[in-house]
Amino acid sequence: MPEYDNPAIAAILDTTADLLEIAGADRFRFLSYHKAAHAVRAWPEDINALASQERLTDIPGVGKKLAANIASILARGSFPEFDELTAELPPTLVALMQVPGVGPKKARTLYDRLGVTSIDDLEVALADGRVAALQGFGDRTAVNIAAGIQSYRTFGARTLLADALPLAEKVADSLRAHPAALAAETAGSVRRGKETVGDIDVLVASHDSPAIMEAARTLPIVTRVLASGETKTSVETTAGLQVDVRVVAPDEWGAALQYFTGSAEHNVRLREIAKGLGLKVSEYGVFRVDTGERCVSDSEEAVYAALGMATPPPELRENAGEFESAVAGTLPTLVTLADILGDLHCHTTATDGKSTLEANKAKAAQLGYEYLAITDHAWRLRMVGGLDLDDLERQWARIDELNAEGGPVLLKSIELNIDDEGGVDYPEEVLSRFDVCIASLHSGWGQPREVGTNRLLRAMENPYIDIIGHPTGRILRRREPIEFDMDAICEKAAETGTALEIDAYPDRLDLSDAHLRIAMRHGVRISMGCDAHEASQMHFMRYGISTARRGWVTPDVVLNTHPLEEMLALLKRNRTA
DNA sequence: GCCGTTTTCGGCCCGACTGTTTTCAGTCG
Repeated sequence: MPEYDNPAIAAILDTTADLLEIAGADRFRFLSYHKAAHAVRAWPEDINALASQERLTDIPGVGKKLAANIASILARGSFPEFDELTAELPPTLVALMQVPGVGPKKARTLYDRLGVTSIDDLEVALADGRVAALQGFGDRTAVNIAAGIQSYRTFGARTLLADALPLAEKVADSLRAHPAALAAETAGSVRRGKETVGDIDVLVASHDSPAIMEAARTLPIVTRVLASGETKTSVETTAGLQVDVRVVAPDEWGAALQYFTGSAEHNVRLREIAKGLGLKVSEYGVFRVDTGERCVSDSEEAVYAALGMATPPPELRENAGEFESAVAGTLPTLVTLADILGDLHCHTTATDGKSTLEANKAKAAQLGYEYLAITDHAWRLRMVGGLDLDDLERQWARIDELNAEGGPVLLKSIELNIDDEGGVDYPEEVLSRFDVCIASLHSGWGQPREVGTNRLLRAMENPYIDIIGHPTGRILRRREPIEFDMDAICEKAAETGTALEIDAYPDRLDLSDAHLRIAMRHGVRISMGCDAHEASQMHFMRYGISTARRGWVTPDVVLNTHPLEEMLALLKRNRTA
C-alpha cells in the first residue's frame, strides 16, 4: 500500500470536490471537500500520525465523515463516495476544468453531449465545430476555450515566485507612474510570498478608472486581453502569466488590498467572523449589516481592527491558525530579510559554481553580510568535481588570506553527500576541521519512506553535521520531495541540535512552508542559504525569507540572524551541553 | 459536509465580467 502524506490526501480531496461539482452535488458539500483539502495541506502534523491517534477531526473543516474518508484513503487508497463518483464520471474530467474558460458545467456538458473526457478530445471537438454547435456555447465560447487550451499547454505549470515577483513589481511600478494613479501595489499570492503563483494581481487606487483600464490593456508585455470592464482588466503577458489589474477609489484602498491579497480561504473565514459581529466585509469596506453604513475601508489595519484583531502578515493569510493568533494578540514577529547577517550555503568555481571565492566575498560585502559559508561539494559528488583533501587545503589557505583582508568572514565549510546508510564523504577527523558542515541528499529519490528517514536520522547523529541541506530534495515542477517521516526527523534534529535548511534557491525553497510549521512545533533550529552557484544568486535570500515567513519562522530560531560568534556557538559541533 | 456568543438545524462570503438562453448562467478570483 503506497504511503499518503498531507499533500497527497489533499489532492484526492480536491479531486473529489471537483467531481462532486461536475456531478452537480450541493455547493456546500463539494466546498467542504475543498476546504478540508486546504486545511490538510496546511496542517503542521503528519496525517498518518493524526489518523493513528484518531485526531483527524482536530483539523478544522474535517468532521466525522471526512475523518472516516481520510482514514479509508490511508488504508486502501480510496473511500466509498470516491469509488461511486469515479464509476459515474471519468476522473480525467477534472483536468478539463484546468482549462481557462471551462468550469464544472461546461465540463459536464462536453462529457454528456460529446463524450469528451480529456483535453485531447476537447481539441478534436473544437476543430470539427461540435463545441460551437452545442446549445449555450457558440462561436465566441469555442474560440475562448481553444485559446484557453493553447495557454494551458504552453504555460500550464504555475510560475515560480522568483519569475512572477519581478514582473509583478514591474507592472505595479508602471501603473503607479500613470498620472491617474494614486497608488499601485502587488496583491494576491505574490504578496503572500507563495513559492509558485498562478497569476499576478495588481491593485490601483484612482479616480479615473477608464484611464487605468486602458493603461492595463496596453502594457508593453500584453499579448492578449482576456477581459476588461469598468474596474477589472485581465491580460495575458509575453511570459504566459495572467495579470489581473483592479481599480478602486482611494478611500477603498485598505479594504481592497485586504480582499485582493487573499487567500480565498482567509477571506471566507474573515467574512464569517464579520458576519458573527453583525458586519459585512467586501472589497469596498467593512459595513454594518443593519444600517448598511461603512465603518472602515482606508487601511488594512483598520479592516482587521474593526473585526477585533491584529493584522496578520500577508504570508500567514491561509486560514491556518492566523485568526486565532490575531484575535489573541499572539501573532509571531516573523523573520525579515534585514535580520539575515550571512549566507550559509554557496558554491564556487572549485566545484560547480560559476563565481570565484573573491566574487562571492564581494557579493556578501555588497549585501552587508558579516559572514559567508563556502560550501562546495564534497569528494563523492564526482560529476561536479567534489573536493578531495588537497583541494580543501588549497581552498582553506586562500580563505585564510581573504579573511586576513577584512570584510565578510568566509567560513570553511562543505556540502557533504549523505549515502544510503547515512554516512558522508569524510571521516570525523576531517569533518572536525571545518567551521560548519552541511550534509545533503543528492541521490536515491525514489527510495521508500523508511530508507529516506533512516538516512537522515543516521546523518544527524554525526556530531559534525551541523545542518541538513535542502532536506526533501524537491525541485518545484520537476522533482517530488523524498518521502520521510517529518516528525521523526524534527525530533532528532531538536535532540541533536542539527539545523534544517531553508534552501532559498527559487525552484527548491526546501524546507517548504508546511514542513517549517512542523519544524517550529518541534523547536528545530533553521539555517538559511541561497545555494548560490553564481555570486548574483545570493539575492535569492528574499524568496527563502518569504518561505520562512509562510512557515511562521521567527528570527531567533534562524542560525544566520545571529552575529558570527553567537552563530558559531549555536552549531552542533560547538554545543557545550 | 461542517459547525455553534444567532443555531444540534439551518445556515454556509461577495462581487466582476462575458457570452448567450433577451433576463441570466457560467466562470473566475
